[in-house]
Amino acid sequence: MRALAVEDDPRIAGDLQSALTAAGFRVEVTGDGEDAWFLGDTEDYDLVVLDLGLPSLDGLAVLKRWRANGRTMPVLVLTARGTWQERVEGIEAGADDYLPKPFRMEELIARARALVRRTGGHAAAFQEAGDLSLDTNRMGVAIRGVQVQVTALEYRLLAYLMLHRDRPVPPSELLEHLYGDDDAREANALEAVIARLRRKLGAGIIGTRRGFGYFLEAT
Amino acid sequence: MRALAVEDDPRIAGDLQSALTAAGFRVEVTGDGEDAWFLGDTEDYDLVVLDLGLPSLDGLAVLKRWRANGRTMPVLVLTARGTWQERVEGIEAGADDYLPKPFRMEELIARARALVRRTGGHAAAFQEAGDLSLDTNRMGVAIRGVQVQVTALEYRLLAYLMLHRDRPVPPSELLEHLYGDDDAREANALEAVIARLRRKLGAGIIGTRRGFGYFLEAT
DNA sequence: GGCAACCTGACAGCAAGCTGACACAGCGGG
DNA sequence: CCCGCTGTGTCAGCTTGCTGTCAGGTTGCC
Repeated sequence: MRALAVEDDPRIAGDLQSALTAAGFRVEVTGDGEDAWFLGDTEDYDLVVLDLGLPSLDGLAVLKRWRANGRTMPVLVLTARGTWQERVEGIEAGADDYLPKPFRMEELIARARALVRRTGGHAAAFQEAGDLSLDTNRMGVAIRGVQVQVTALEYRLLAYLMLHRDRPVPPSELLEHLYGDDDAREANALEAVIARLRRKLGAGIIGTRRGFGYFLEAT
Repeated sequence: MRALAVEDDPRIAGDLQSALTAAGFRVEVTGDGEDAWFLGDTEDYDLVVLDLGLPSLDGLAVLKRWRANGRTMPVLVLTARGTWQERVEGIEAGADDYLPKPFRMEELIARARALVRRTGGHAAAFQEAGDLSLDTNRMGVAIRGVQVQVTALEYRLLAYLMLHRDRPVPPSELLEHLYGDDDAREANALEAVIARLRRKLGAGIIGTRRGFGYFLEAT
């Protein structure tokens, strides 16, 4: 049973190593994001414990790159950033479980065991819908193969629609995802973003179902 | 996609029901431990949301009895008792995920989805009654497989009738569900919606039991 | 027959959504 | 510092189509 622990704080990393070892894992530890990405991409682990607050490359980005490459090992995410949006974000990036810091080592082990007990996998999100394609690594957008320049906000909106392309996404949910509900925006802000995107992407990409929400037009 | 929500606080239970329904689950709710144990033991659910603080029979005991009987459905545990020992206890009793109260409904849904995805329950969230089928994920409606375009209000009405398809639903209840009781509508508003729906769906879908209410015609 | 529950077509009001213009903040360069 | 540039939120006015109301009809029940 191999486990990879990605954690830059050496004290916590040490604790992780001993606790996981005691729980019967063969543990490797790294504190560097790039390094973690490479290991997770090339080696086979039964479990990854991933801290989100990393230098050099963000944990969430590492996770997304793994999933984009079709890596399906169970990932338990650790983070100090405890707001609920970030938890949801983490889960949507492909995390299988989530543990806010500070945590008890006993709880982590219990969760790790539960995670390994279920041998489920995640399919990488293939980022294509109709004429639109998203490149999650480069944050690039293309229509029928032609690159289109979009802003960060626009990209996040597209990525969210892509992730939920099987259903219409209500404006309230999009607002919450893009801004978080504490800092409120006029509902119109979203409509403005949609309008700008439609102008860039052309018609027939983003559809509206009045009363339900927005969606990516399928083929 | 069937879900069982075990929660004794009626307000939270109501929130759970609507959130899970909106997320595409067919939801049953109970507030009693014995009842929950019986349902979980005899019915097949794709997801159970279990509150630990129950009267009559403790949630943890319910969970243990399910697992002892070989029931393997994914269980998401809710609890106000947030100490880490209890979390560990819950996970070791066989919970698949854990959410401390108070929580965000959005987070619960995200976790529930992740849980179901993980356990391989990829079946579409379809509900059928006679010739009518609802796709609760896409918010789509079809008659004998043919897609029909309905508005948000019409869809909510259909979904509610579907949820309670075992009985006629009185107009007063429908009015309350669709509009809330604070902002009152003429009773006729409901009749108008029903009429429009019948025109779209054709005859033999929505029935009337004079004096009792509306219902979906079974096969 | 008479009453109440329920149905339905027409229509106007209204809210959801669209769009172009503008303001403003942040940022980098001269 | 100033200037221009870019990204984004706000505003106002517009379009669209949903939906509540009304008026009159139909059905079922006593």
